[in-house]
Amino acid sequence: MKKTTNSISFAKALADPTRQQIMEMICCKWLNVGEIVEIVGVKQSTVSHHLTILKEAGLVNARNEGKHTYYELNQGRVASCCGQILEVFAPESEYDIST
Amino acid sequence: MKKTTNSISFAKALADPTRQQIMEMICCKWLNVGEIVEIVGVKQSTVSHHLTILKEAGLVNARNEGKHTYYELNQGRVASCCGQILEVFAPESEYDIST
DNA sequence: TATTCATATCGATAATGGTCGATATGAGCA
DNA sequence: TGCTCATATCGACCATTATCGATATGAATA
Repeated sequence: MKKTTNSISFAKALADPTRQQIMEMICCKWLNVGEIVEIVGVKQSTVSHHLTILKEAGLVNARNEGKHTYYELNQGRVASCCGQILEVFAPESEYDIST
Repeated sequence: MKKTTNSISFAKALADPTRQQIMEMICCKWLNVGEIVEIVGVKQSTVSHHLTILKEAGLVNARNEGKHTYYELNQGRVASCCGQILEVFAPESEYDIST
């Protein structure tokens, strides 16, 4: 198998509806796993699995608080990954990323 | 299964190393299928399959010339998809997309 | 028209990935 | 320490997908 670049793992993370839903929920707000489970309607182990994938892609920040673990989307990471994609795959388009 | 949004099909298209390689090759240059096959080193049927996925995601433009079909990356589409992703998942980051 | 060449499509196979139930881990608390 | 709760991890199952070989399609040409 070929090596996994930043933009591959970023794209893989984005390539699932459940993960996009989670990402949107924690975009501007810290939520713990239980809260995410309630909203997305999949099992806790599944949410945990998705959070692991997002974490490995560097797309979430995690914070422990008592028994709970809170997650928040790393918006700067999203912006920088999009910036890399634009640089490689849309060099002739006009854009400006500042993160 | 949940509905597939623009950003899902965009992310799925980007989520494979072979497709990213193809996308990079045809980013600023029209290439036909045979030329792509030579460079990426996978079989012709596989390349054709990837091109179909890219086409369905709106990421390539195709042009027939005699027996050959030439493909080029749709940079504007890349930019607009990245713009959508940034709007949803990085609303607090500073960026400017103009396509 | 028959042939050749480029590309697309089909069917099979193996790998990847999303989901679940069950269980492990680990923190707070009685 | 023993119990409970929140989260992570594991193993299995099923759907999706990347790849291949074989074949169909369709254009150019002899």
